[in-house]
Amino acid sequence: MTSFKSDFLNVLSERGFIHQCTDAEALDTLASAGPITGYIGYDATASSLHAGHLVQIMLLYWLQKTGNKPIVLMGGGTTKVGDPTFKDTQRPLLTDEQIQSNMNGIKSVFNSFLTFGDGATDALMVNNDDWLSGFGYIEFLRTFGTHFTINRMLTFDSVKLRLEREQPMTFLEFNYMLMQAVDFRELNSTYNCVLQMGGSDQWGNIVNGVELTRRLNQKAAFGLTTPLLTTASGAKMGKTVGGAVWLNADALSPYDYWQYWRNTEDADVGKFMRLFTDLPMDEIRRLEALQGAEINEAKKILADAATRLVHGEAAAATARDTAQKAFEQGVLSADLPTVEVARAELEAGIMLAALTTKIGLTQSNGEARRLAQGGGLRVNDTAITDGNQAVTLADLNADGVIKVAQGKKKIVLVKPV
RNA sequence: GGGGGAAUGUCCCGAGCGGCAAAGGGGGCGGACUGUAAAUCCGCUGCGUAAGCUUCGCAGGUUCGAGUCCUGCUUCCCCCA
Repeated sequence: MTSFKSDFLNVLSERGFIHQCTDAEALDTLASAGPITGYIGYDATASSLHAGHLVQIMLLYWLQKTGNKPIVLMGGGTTKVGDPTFKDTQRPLLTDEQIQSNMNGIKSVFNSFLTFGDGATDALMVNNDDWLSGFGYIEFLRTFGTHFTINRMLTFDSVKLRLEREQPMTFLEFNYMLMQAVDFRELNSTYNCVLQMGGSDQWGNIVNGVELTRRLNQKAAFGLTTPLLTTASGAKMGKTVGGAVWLNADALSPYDYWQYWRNTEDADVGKFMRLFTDLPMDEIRRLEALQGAEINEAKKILADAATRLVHGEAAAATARDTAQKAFEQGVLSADLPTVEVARAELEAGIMLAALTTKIGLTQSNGEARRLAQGGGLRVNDTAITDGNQAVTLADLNADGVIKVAQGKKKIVLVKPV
């Protein structure tokens, strides 16, 4: 495993980050000789990144940890076009305002992982809109278009699959590849950036960038991708009850984030600890070897470590404590998600189904009733099978709240105000 | 420009004689079993307390009645030019 000379590639390799690399040996030599600069691009398609982006963020994290300079490329320009890679249909185009606001939401996450600044290995954040939007059409075509052949572009899986499935690909989307390649070349010229990383689906796009950079700048350039991540049972990573596992606290609370990792399948514990935490390898090897129920301890440590990286030490501790009280001691913690409901409404008595819908546990009264019928709704730990039953102030417990649970893991405290 | 085909349950795939709230999957959620795991088994998966209401690309029409037939439109695919 430890066949590399550079710390950077050794860490990536033993932790399982490497799927493909354009020239691992040469990159290794370069990285062992001194700090290198690498980047990853993020398009602003949502207001927060999610767990699916985490592997790539960790890549930047380790790049910096091992003494190199990471660049976070915000895709302000490329988002205007939309990445067609491995998508069946074109995404709706976002307005400039949406893109800007999404970028603002995304930026903050990186502060938890990287140290930004002007030093040699300090992280940098740039926006490709700064150079991409400035090009004139003909200028762009003459400068870069001449280096790409349609023949070649059509052979990339990302494009080929779309065509094979007889789905349309617009000329706009077709150009995404070029823009991403231009990014790499631009960063190489400006910051001497020699490495682009990304998920395995980005391989084609990355290779284009590597080639364009070599050709136009006559400099070494490398690409490296991470494996496509699925859970041991084959599900795609990053989905949970409420939707995606967002990294921003306002999109998904640290408690829910902690829970996501706590619920990891046994078979994934080791893999996830390698990829999503900075726990030392010795520790990981010890933890993943735990058998049976003991592996739950490992899952807690995984959840702690993963949450700490994103939300900080304090939030991780609180989440852990809250979960421990709720699941292991059966005690309520005031830190559980709490929703305030007008006291008058409870005084009058509110239908359980209406209540769960109001506090966001269910989407409609009908859904709530069906859930209740199946035994999936609990008020103060008692299953209520009739969704029409009224919830009133009489249901307040000693702490002055009503504990409403959907299933075993989604718990909300209702507080009268 | 000509010809042929496609669009189905606000997650996806996908059946659908003129009587359909619409087969079957997948996914998701809930229950049982467990260890807040996996596997397995069971249930639910348009809205409404209900009467009922609203769904099959869009707009009209035929019919007691249309996802299903007719007309126009939109979008997409394929073939010919």
